[in-house]
Amino acid sequence: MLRTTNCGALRLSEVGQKVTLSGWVQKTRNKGFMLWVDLRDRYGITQIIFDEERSPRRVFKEAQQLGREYVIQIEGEVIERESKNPNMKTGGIEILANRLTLLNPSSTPPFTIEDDTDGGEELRMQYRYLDLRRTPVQDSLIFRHRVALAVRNYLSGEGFIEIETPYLIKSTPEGARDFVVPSRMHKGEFYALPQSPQTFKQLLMVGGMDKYFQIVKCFRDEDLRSDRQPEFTQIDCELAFVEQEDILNQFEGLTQHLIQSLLGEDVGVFPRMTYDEAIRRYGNDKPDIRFGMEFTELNSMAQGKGFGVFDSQELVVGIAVPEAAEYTRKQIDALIDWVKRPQIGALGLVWVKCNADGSFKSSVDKFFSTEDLKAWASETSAQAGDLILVMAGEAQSTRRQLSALRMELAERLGLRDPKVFAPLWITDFPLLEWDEESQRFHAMHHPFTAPKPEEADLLATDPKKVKANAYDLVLNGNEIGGGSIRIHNAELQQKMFDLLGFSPEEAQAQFGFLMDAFQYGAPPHGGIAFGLDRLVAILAGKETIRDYIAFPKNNSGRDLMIDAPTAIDPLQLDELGLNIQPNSSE
RNA sequence: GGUCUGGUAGUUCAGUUGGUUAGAAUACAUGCCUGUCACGCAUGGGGUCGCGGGUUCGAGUCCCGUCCAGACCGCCA
Repeated sequence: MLRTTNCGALRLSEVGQKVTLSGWVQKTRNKGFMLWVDLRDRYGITQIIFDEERSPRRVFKEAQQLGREYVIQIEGEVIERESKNPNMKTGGIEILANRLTLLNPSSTPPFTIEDDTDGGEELRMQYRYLDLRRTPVQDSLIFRHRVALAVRNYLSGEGFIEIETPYLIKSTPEGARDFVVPSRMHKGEFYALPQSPQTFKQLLMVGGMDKYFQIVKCFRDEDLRSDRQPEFTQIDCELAFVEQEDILNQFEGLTQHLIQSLLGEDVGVFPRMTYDEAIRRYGNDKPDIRFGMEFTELNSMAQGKGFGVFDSQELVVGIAVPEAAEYTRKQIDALIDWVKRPQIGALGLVWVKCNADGSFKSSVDKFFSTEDLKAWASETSAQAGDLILVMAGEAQSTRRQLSALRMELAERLGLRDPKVFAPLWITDFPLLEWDEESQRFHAMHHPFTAPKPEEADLLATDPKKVKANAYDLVLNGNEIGGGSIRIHNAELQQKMFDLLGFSPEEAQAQFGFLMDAFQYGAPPHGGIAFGLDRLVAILAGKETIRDYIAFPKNNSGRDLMIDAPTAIDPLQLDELGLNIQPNSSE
């Protein structure tokens, strides 16, 4: 045994015990006559003391040679500290060492391995195995483990069975781009890694498994963000013989349980909002409802007053920013510049200060009377001291722009409190969305989503209007889960593929297995999938998922530690029947 | 595919209007230090200023290109 206890366990009650500890040297403090070592493992830090008088001469000498991150084993006695450190759990004691074994020396690490490291992001990713030694990173991964465990326990308790589905499957053109895997045995043919186990979990329902879940890796070859990785983990779930209501209730229960058991918070019953309402009130299908600043449409009161910028526009919409009437001209100009940045792309921003004394001052005083502005204030529920911001333009992009501004302002005003949890169901998503570029319909969720039964007739006449039995779970402005009731009828599924522009042959070639399965008594079914990485990050109060993944990829999909992806050997290519064109970009 | 920001010591950063030998903190090394815990003190080593080109008497600083990193837009059924 290399240790009898760990570096976080010992307290004053253990004084007098002989112990053996192993761990990493976090830091040494050499005072000449005595030398302290902070010895670290996953459980904590324990101070080791080497003393001119009390330690064996050779041990004391060897201890002088210890450097950061050396792996050592020490034997010694737990003693009470002469000067205690109340900031450490083990701060009352130290180990007087009488044996020191160097298990492995270490080069000087490229950054300090402490809670507050001096290392930058890139360096920490390149040496992720060193970064992982840091307490905050370990705590993040431990928290992830606890979330995953709570999910498994809860779902298992509810009668769900975890079943693995294959990673080597078939590429389909719908949706995200696939990661593709060449096959040596079938030259010129490719597997694809799953973007999600969607069709398999539906086939599990056809197979009578009734309640399925899986904590599973999914893969999408799309550009990354701070909350998006090319490989990520889903809590993937599917149930047979359910309606939308059953699924919302079941997974509201799961989410409440997670927040309750992990954070001790009772978030109560989740509010629900239709997609249309969310777009109208927040300009966004994943609104953060921890704060107000709801959208108010001002067309009727702001148009026809001679202000040309508003008059011809499809939408005039504003928000009341709480207690922002005292913004200086400079601050407001900065906001206007912010919305004009190409990422937002707004043409401008109209502002109205609702001053504390009841007067109004606006950027459009020339066009609107105080009475007009007063009406805007009343419509937007702006109080004295608030600042009304108004945008106008084509409805969809104006909502997107104002929504971005709303989130930015909330961030600046400190309204996005990571300790507050505001879950929200968004329901009644449109089934289809028209894509201008390819001039055809796309499934908003995916092609297996069922239309609302009462609207199924519209599919033939006005497909744009059809709503789906699809829903998202939004937490603090982040989509953490989404799902739908599925189509379980072969004819309806065929009709969906028609609408999406698949020929019957294409549909058969790509999804024939599913439609065949539907011929043999497929039960009504539906499900949901949660992004585990994102869920864990948000529960921990963060929005960057990288910290909750042991070995994440960087902004451009690279693993800086192992340096992947890389070119492969020509022999390997040959064996796979592949031929890489040098510089093949046209 | 696009926009923005950044790249200077092992690390995190400063570097003015283009002007002498490119600095600080930290880390590292050596020595000192009778209770440290962000220990302290002294001394020392450490630089392809991302890379390539240009302007200039002179470039870390200005211009062009390029690579890398981060954030965002497009994309993510």
